[in-house]
Amino acid sequence: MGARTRGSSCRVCPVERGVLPVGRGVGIPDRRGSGVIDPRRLRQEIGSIAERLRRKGVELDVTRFEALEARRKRLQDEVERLRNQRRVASKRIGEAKAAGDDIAPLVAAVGHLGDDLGEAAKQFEAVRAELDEFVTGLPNPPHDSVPPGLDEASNVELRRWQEPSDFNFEPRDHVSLASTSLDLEAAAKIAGSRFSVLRGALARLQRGLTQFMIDTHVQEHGYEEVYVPYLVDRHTLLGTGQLPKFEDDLFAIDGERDQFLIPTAEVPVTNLIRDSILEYAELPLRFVAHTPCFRSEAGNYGKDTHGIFRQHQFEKVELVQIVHPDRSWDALEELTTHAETILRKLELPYRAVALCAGDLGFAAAKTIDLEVWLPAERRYREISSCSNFLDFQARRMLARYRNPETGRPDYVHTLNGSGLAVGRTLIAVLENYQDGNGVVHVPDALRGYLGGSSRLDL
RNA sequence: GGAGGGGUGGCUGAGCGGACGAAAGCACUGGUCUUGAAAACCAGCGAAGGGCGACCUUCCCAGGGUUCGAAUCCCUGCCCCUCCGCCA
Repeated sequence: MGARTRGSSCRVCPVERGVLPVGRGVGIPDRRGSGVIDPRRLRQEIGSIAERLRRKGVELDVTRFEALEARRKRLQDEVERLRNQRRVASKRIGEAKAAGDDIAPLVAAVGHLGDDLGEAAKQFEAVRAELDEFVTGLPNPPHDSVPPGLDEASNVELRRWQEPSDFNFEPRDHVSLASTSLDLEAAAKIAGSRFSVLRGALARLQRGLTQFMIDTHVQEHGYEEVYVPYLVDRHTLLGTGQLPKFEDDLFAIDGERDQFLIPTAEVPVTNLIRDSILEYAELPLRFVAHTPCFRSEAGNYGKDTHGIFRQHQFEKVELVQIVHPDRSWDALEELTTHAETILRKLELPYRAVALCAGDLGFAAAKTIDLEVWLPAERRYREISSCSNFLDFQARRMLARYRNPETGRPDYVHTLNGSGLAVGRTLIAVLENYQDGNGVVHVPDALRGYLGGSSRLDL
């Protein structure tokens, strides 16, 4: 069994099968509900949705959509009419048979219906598949509060906590500080570039950081710790939005199994509620999970090649919330605060940034990044990304709760955020806690996790 | 890996070619009764899509087939359970 990046050839699979590989109980449960954006709203407010998607740098082909919709409507009407005819006719045959009458003429009269229906149904399926592909490929439009702009230069700083470390010496970077505890040559030998081997105190620091984060979120923020699979199937990735568009960013399992290494715990954890109707009283659900994350980083060759900032495999503690739709904006603030708490306890200078529309991920309606100060780079770098997806993922996953007012199921809202990216926190601790003599001290909050020691023996 | 048994509505679970979107129970909602609650009794109560609507269509794991007609019969796949084997 090996992992490889799967090429674009696999993208045709859904098309070859005629429809996306979905069905009730597996992934996107029903093709007609597989939208991203509420299909009814898409039809009625196509203009304003196109406008909002344009802020994300995406051009919605309104003409094509409307043409497809018109065909869909006509064919669906046709198919349903024929089916109804068949149902009525078949029922009559049954009654005649029960009454002991001759059914032969009735059966003969219905003969052509099957062919007509088959042909119409085939055309309808084709249009529906095309519409489905069109719609699942559309990203979530940005929320009105998202700043305009097409790239990270337009992101807006919301707040800073503590001023950047003011060293009276030339700060060293994490690779230099880690010394022989970080063995990139060994990693390259056994796995290739963009992997790392941590030894001794450094490995323990990473483990300590992880435990510290999970404990804080469980004990102080009320999250439930969960352990989840690191391999997931295609439906799961469709649910959170990594597929069908971003297959190249994932590591796929080579062989008979159609599985992928998770790019983030968001994927398996959010999908825990796929295909379910939660009770109102169960909300909100708050999960924290620590997993390794695997990213092929296609398209990022040559970026951040020094050290362990950008790796094919890294550790992350992830926060996921499933909330009532009225609560998701408050929840985004809370979740972001939960992630910030880790940085504050570790006394790492950081800032919070609202991503502009063009910098948002595919599924996010709004994202707040936390960026930690890295002294050697003399700049803030992303260490957490907290997003509200509204009902975008919930629609794909068919994740609902029972609305007590109407008694009917409504979509939940989903959110997630890193709390935090452990590998990058490791870098931040090394660089911010160096003392000029090449010694790295241990943040107070972490000492209990490192046998009480006050400095790292790197 | 071998041998069996299964996948039906929020849950448990019957049905096994036509009158079945599907019995029954639980849960839930409304009502009667009660000072109140419980119990009892009566009634309601799956989901998705389409239509301005009356209403129509689809869904009994998934995909394909047989049939005028499939939850029900046949094929394939996936998943679950039990026993045996192996194993951290």
